[in-house]
Parts: sequence; structure tokens; C-alpha cells
Amino acid sequence: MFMEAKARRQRYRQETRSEILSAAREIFVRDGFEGFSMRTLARSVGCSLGAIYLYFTSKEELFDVLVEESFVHLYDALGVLLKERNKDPVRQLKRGLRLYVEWGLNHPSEYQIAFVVRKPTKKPYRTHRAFAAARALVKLCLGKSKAAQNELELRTQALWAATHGITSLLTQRSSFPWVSKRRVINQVINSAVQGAIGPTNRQK
Amino acid sequence: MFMEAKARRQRYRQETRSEILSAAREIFVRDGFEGFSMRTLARSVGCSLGAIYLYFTSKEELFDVLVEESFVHLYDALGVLLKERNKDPVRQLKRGLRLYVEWGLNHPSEYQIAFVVRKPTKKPYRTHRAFAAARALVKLCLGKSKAAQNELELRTQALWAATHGITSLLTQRSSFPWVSKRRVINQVINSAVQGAIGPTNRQK
DNA sequence: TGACAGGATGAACATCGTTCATTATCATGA
DNA sequence: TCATGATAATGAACGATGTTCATCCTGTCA
Repeated sequence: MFMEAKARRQRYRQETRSEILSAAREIFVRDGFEGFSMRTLARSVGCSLGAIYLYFTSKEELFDVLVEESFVHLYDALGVLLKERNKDPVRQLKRGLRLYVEWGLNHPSEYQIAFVVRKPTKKPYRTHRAFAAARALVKLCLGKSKAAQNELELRTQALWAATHGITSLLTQRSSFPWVSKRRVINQVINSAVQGAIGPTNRQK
Repeated sequence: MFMEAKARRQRYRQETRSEILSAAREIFVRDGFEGFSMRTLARSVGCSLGAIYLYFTSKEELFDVLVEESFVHLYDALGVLLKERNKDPVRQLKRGLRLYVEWGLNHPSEYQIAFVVRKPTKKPYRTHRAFAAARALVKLCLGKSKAAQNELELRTQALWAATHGITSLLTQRSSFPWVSKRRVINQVINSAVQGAIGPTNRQK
């Protein structure tokens, strides 16, 4: 009769917290990053403006949670790839990168916040799981070549940079006269993967 | 005795406009994008807040001019490359891309505004001269191969995307544990160029 | 019933970009 | 020389933003 009250309190608290989050996500997806305001959020939730600050210390923290939540799905999708050991690692790697790009196209606002808007001085998002998956696949592709394995980190970073480039441009400047979004994605990924798993013949 | 006054007016106007621009650039470079406010600008210039709106219709237009000014130097540097016809076009292309990346590293705020922050829905898309320069060099590299030339635009776009990716990441997340900025840049550029001038063996 | 803890409120603060009625400045025409 | 008209410049104001806080309301336990 005394823990019960506290538990119910906490449960209720968690509940309204989720309501705020889902309302925030709806506005965020619909109106984008600049269409979002704490006041419209409060109106949508049906509570006062100050109430939101009882559940989130700031707008930034709210976005952190929102983006982190969204990234989980990407993590999961990429994690599945790693488990399929029987497939050709190069094809797996390309599939993973395509998943990454497509996820960015489907979640432009989240991608923008995670890699663009956010100040890098804050704690980074846990994008490293996706990065780790890429590194593991590159390692598989490189095989037993010692020279290439020594460049594993370098090659993975470059691979990620190129993939991020096309993702960022397609989400941010979708009105650019792309010859074909799908073909450009493939061209970028194929080139980057080829370079990542190729020989270490870089001059100087 | 009558055009003279008008001319002096215009000269003076141009002068204060330049003063505003240079003060704005200073604040912009020092405090970044969010440290910038029209009020601090007015204080720095030594005029009232409203006065700035006599010379620029909005903060956005002011940034447009600022960024456009900065880009001119990049254009010039890349334009020189195109004039040196005797060199190996592949090396020229790589040099141009490295120039592009380095320019981004030296002008992170401008790069961010031009390709990241800015909404592309404003005035119609004006493909940059830098892109045209890249396309011209890729065309040179491709030689007489008809099949490859048909993919000229595709290959250039992918090349730009990869280069933008590393530029964007290095400027935005310079605290990421890059194995070596210089080596990553080279790895990205070498892979992307190799892919851009390679055969057209892409499956489907 | 009364006391108490915690959720919720709405007014307020500081700041932002932008606008506008008003004033100051100054070269020119009578 | 003085009035006129055009333009530069001002500062107060508007609406909007994120955030805070003193004040209520509400439900739980002795």
C-alpha cells in the first residue's frame, strides 16, 4: 500500500513521457526540424508548455532520445546482415551500405540531426554500432592480406565518408538534378567498396 | 553637380555595405553559425539594428553574399587547374578534389551553410562552377570510351558525393578519431576517382 | 481531516529576426 | 539663405523562440 503508489506514479510518468515522445516524433517527421517548437508540441500533447520540461530537460535532450530511438531500427537491420555468414561478404557489405543510405532517405530529419545539425562537442550518437558492422564486413572482404588489414580502419572510415556523402546530399538536396538516385547510390557504393577492398597501391 | 551627389551616395552606400559584410564575416568565422545574431552584428558595425536592413533584406541574403564571396576563391583555384592542359588529367582531377576538400576545411562555416544548413527550396538550383570543372576533368579522363562518356553525369555526381562526404564529415566532426585526415582524404578521393574513370561493368 | 509530495500551470524572461513610424542629414531649387 | 524633398538612420515594437519559476492543483498517507 505504499510502494504501490510510487510504482503507479512511475508508470504514469513513463506513460506521459511516451506520449510526449510520440507526439514529438509526429511533428518532427511532418514539419521537419524548423517546423518544430516546444509550444506546438505542448499543444499537440494537450498539456502546458512547462509540463514538457518535467520530462525532458531541454529540446536538445528530447531530440537526442528521438534520434537514438530511430537509429535502433538501423542497428537491427545491419545486425541481421552480420549474422548471415554464408553469403558473399562483398555483396553483404554493399547491401549494408545500401540499407544505410535508404534508411537516411526514409529518415531525413533524424539523419540531419545526427550528422549535421548536432554540435560535435556533445556526446556523439551511438552510430558506432553501424560503423562497427561496416568494419567487420570490410575485414571479412580483405581476407588474409596483412598489408590491407593494417589499413582496416582507414578503409572503413573512407568507405563510410563516401556513403555519408551521397546520403547527406540526397536527403538534403533532393531537388538537385540527379541523373538517377538509385544509380548514383550504386555508383558511389561500388566505387567506395572497390577502393576499400582493393590493393594498397596508394602512392606516397 | 547633380550626378556627382548620386554617385557619392552610391559610393558611400557601397562602402558601408562592405563594412557590414566584413564585420559579419568576422563574427561568422569567429562565433560560427549560431553565435551570429543581427544585433551583435549591428553592435560590431556600430550602427543600429534596423540600419542593416537598409543594406540587406534579410539575414539569409547576407549569408548568401558572404558565402558566395568565399566561394569565388575556390572557383578561381579550380579554374586554374582546367587551364593547365598539358598535365595528366587524372592527377589534375585528384588535385582539384583535394583543393575542394581543403577549402572546406579552411572555410567550415561557409561550407556548412552552402551545402548543409541552407534550404535548397530557395532560388533555383545553380550548379556550382566547381561541379562543372569536375565534370570537364572527368570527361578528359574518360577519353573516347562512348559507354563511359554516356555515364559522364552519373560518374561526376557520384564523385562529388564522395568528396562532399569526407569534406562534410571532417568539417563537422573533426573530433572523430580519424586515423589520419590526410590519408582518409586520399583514400576517399583515390577510390572515387578510380570508380569514376573505370569501366562500366556495374551489374544491373 | 490535515499535511505533504509531486504534477501541472501560466505568466514571465531573455533572445531572436524583422518591421515601421519617426527623426536626422544633406544636396539641391527658388 | 532658406525651404523642399529624398534618403539614411534610429529605436521602439511585434511575434516567435527556448527556458524558468512561483504558484496552484491533486492524490496519498497518518
